Amino acid sequence: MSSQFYQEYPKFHVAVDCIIFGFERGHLKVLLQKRPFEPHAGEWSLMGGFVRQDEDVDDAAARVLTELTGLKDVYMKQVGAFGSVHRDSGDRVVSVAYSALLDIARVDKELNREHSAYWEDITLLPPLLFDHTEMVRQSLRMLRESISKRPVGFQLLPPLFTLTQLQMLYEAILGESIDKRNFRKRVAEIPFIEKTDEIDKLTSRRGAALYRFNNRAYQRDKHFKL
Amino acid sequence: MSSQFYQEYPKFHVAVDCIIFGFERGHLKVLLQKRPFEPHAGEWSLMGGFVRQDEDVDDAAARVLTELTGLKDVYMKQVGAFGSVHRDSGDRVVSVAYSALLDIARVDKELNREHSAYWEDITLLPPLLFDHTEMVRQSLRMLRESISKRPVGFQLLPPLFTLTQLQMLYEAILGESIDKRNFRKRVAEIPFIEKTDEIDKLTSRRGAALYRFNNRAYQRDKHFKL
DNA sequence: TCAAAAGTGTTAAGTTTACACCCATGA
DNA sequence: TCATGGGTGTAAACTTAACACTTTTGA
Repeated sequence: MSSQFYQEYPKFHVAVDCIIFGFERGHLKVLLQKRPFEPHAGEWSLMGGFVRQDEDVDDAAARVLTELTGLKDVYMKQVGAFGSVHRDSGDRVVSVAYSALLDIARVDKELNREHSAYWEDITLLPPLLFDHTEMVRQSLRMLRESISKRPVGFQLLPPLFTLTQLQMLYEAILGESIDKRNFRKRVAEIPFIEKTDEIDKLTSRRGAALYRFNNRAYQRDKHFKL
Repeated sequence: MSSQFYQEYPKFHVAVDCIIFGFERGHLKVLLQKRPFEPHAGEWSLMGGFVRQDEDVDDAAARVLTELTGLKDVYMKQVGAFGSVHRDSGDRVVSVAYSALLDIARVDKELNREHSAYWEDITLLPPLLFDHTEMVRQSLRMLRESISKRPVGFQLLPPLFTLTQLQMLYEAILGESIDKRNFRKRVAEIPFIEKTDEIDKLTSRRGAALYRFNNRAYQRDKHFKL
């Protein structure tokens, strides 16, 4: 099995943990799980899993995400490796954290229930298992940095969205309020945020124009600043 | 030995690889090694090593750095985990990359020689082993992002430096030239970059004022933009 | 008819960029 | 005395921030 090289060196369990972000009614949320196995069964934790023998670490993260949400091809980004000796009280485990951004409406609620997973507001997180709080903290920091520089926010919205939704998303992620007119002025200058002729009538009597993120147009010209 | 939990899951070699940056005569450089063991002995690679049984992954990176340079307490930052199944042809290895910034004058040249390590200009890198080129690429991207937002550049300079040296450092990292007057105007507004009354007479006839990064002052007010 | 969310421009303040010459010194 | 790198200020262009009222419509 194992190659002739490196035999003298120790081996470790390698796990992945997913920080899964969603956005609902103006709030940024994270999908948390009541841990389904020992040790520490029943505590709040991120959804994780062990990397398999012939599986890329990135693929393991995607697999775990799919197990919990039913979704494939979700936007994921590595947050980093967590490798303190005693970070997991079950055994030595090196874990690689990944953050995922998805449209909360698309997740399979049945699968969530089967895994005892619940959406929690990012501002109201309970204490989490091991170093999972630090993982969330770090991925939120990364999300805040990327949101204004790259058009990742759209991953958290449905395909059609109103400008108010988009603004609330930015406010929830950045944790500060934004001037409506300045925000809309900036959006108007971004060629790949396109106004459609659909109208959303659910959130206001008057109705709000629905917009779309055009990825083709973005690929042509990636210039972006919001 | 191994705990009762997680026994059924596979284990992997875990390694660290160091992207060690230095700055010399206007050039940003990386410390590369002729790989001293099989497989692929003699190829250009980053300095790396396997994580030990009772060692934090972060500590393993610091140890490897110390082995190669003789330096402790060097600025290091995790770049990320690299976990493709076949990334290392010797065996399955998950590697965590770390970048280090240090004052090239302080490294132990004898240790470098013992490890067949050489400083290479970042713009003139040879092809590297496995995914090491990607590791360098990624850490350079991170360095470019952080250099203008946080005062990390000083880690690459001696304790006293001239403004021309500082500017050349920024130019080497960002890969673009900067207007001298605008650069100095900005530096002048940063309270923790302090002019000393020392003069450097080595690089010019006239002599240039030497400056110092005051970490105390930085801790008091971390506001920074260069 | 009124409550609730959508939509819309202008001005002042601040930031960034472009640009060229004199200074001090050692060889 | 001259070649070399050190040091200095201003004005125009651009970007950001602050700010309040009108529109539409369903209940």
